[in-house]
Amino acid sequence: MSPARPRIPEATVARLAVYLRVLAGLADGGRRNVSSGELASAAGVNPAGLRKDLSHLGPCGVRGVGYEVATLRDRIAGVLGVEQSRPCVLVGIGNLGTALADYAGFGSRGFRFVGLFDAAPERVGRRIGGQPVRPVAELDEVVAATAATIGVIATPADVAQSVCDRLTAAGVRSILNFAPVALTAPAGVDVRQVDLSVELQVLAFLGQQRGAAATTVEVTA
Amino acid sequence: MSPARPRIPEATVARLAVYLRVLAGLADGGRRNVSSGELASAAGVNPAGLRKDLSHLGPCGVRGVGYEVATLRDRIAGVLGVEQSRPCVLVGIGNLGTALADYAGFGSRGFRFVGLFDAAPERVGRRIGGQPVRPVAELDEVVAATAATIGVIATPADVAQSVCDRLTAAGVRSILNFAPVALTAPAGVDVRQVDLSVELQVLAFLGQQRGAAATTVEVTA
DNA sequence: AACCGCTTGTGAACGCAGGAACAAAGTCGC
DNA sequence: GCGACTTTGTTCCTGCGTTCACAAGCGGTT
Repeated sequence: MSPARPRIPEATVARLAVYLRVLAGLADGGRRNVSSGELASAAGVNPAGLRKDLSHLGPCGVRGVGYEVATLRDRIAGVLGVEQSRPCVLVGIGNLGTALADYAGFGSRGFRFVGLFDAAPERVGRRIGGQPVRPVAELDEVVAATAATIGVIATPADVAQSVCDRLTAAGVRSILNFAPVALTAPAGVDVRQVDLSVELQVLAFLGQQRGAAATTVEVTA
Repeated sequence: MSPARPRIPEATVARLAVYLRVLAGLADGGRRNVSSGELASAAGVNPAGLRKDLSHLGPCGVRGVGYEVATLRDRIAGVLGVEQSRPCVLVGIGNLGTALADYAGFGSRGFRFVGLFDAAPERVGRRIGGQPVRPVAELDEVVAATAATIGVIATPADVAQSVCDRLTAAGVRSILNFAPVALTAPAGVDVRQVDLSVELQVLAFLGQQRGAAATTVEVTA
């Protein structure tokens, strides 16, 4: 059977997605091959780390030359499963939800929104990126009809858990949550949390620490 | 001077922000004290890890009882610097930028947008959350006048680097970047990258891996 | 006043990610 | 054809984060 199942670490998968985007840009620019150093610089990572990440895919470069852009791009795309189109549903069509629905980058990465849902009647019926906004009552029906396995939650925090429950009940197995609450989901369902304000908070703390350190130096000097 | 500078790890800081949000919710609900187990469950982390995170703040709980909600909340808020108002500027008022400018959660966390900027003339002049959208030409002026040290980039990828350059030149020291490009900034400037499509890609990969594993079991059985 | 149960805080071990250094391999020049 | 240079792929190592497990401490009870 499959002789080796390497089990690529999650951190590497995240970086592979970044490499893929950089490689796509290089390929569009007509570039034919690239070295690990240059690719690492464009992706903002260490060259050695990049080579280690790529080693999980097996040998895919030529020593003394570098990597062939198109080949490497296709190899990563294959591992990440970009070639297959993944049906996704998106719940909560506020500003953030609209931004996600409109984002062109998803389409080229294998994601296809097959349903946009919102609870507010005034939003239902609007069209965003060619898709109509539907009432949440149709959620189960659409998930069943389209076999969507990925759900994105961009609702206010207070309804996120109930939306999560409905998504998992309808058969969604992977959930990306932008609402600032920790969701509980049944086993076998992956939940990833993205908290925009936490990112800002960490950034502010680092800046504050840096400022405090500078003050300390000044005082101790 | 300061006898101990504990140097809180970055991963802990991110979780502290989550605890702070949970504690604020509990306090609003009239809750007076809470145990590490319950708080960890609400935050979606391990209880032992939570206690270790909190240990960086010094002892702040009572053994046998738990943590006093209001006290712990204020302690964390003090460490994260939430009490002080931090002026921020936001560049790129598309759907994502509008969502960020509108998000009420930032204000209660010590962040205050003092400038919204966009290059598109049709967006300039609109008011979002009480702030007018200004042309990017005024960026340096506003940063100087408000002493903003945090900049948020929500522009398309192709202009993100030039916006970053202008922000750093104007004196911004911390940058949160939502554009899907790796930014290069001078030393002393912190850049944090949030890539929405990468999160979705990782989620899809994990789901694909899980599906493949199930198939393998089936085949080998 | 002493005991018991509960919860915090900390110490140690484990596993993982990141970085540097080195060997293998292929190409270009002579 | 051979040598030197370049770049990959791998190995080792260091440090960090996470988890488990236990000792310390406080409140309630008898």
